[in-house]
Amino acid sequence: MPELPEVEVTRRRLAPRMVGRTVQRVVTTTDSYFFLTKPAVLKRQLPGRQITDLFRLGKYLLAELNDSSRLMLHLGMTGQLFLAGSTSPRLLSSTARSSLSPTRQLKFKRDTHTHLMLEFSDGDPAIFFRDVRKFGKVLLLEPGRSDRRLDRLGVDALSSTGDQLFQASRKRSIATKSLLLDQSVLAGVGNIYADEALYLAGVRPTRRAARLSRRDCDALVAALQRVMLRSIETGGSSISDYVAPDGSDGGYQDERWVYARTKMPCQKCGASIRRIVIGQRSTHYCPSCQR
DNA sequence: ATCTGTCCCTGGACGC
DNA sequence: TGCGTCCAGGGACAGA
Repeated sequence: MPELPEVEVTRRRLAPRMVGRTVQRVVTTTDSYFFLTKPAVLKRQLPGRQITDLFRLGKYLLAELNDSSRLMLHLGMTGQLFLAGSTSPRLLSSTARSSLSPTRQLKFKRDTHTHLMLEFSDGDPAIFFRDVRKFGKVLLLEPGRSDRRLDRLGVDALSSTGDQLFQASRKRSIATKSLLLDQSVLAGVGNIYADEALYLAGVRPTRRAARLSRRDCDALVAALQRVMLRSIETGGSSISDYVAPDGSDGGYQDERWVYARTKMPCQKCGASIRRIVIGQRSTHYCPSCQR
């Protein structure tokens, strides 16, 4: 699922294809939970505006426009942002996939899950936003307007410090795993990298946050940054739906230590990786390396 | 203020 | 083969 590294890879690869372009036409599906700004408003308001920057806040992508409005995009669980012309089996429904001969890769064609398409005036490849489960979000922020989702974000996980995590953990009775997933504490951390960081820091995900030492917090933040930077380097994690903007898979899923490795041996000690549920989220850890 | 549980959505896995 | 059931999970929200 798209977390900070996947969103950052998307941003880096999309920016050169978006910044400086002027939106010409907007195509959407019908109004739904996905559209925080109604499709009709996007279609009316966006054409003619030029994208001047593409930046990231936590897991949110923000396209800055030349009238100081901003288009906020969130990939949710299954969101995919990619360029016209991309090919990937992950971009196709299972029926479309099975009708393909193995040697043939069809270029992506807009389907019922493709909720937003931006076309540009200079004929450059259009941008597609596809999201099967519709947990993603699109919101147009007019100049000077903000949104609670953004206002609530804590410090970006890549620039956070152990001391910030330590301060935020005081008097908190929740599990450390839940604290790491709290976007108002560290923005950008999701289920995969929380589990990976807890493993590398040797911290049991169930440990009450208030029982973390300053040293634990330093180790957790260092581990988070290590796995996230490495994931960005390898193009993110393609475990279920994530693809980069050109349709290519990431590589970090092949390097992960514990996430979705239930019952497989720990790569450090050989113990069997355990899966439990914390706050309705599946959580993976090594019972022997993490205390 | 903090915490927990519920809900949104759809496709894939699994059992019969 | 085909159907029903369960599960995945980011984040907003309600209620304790």
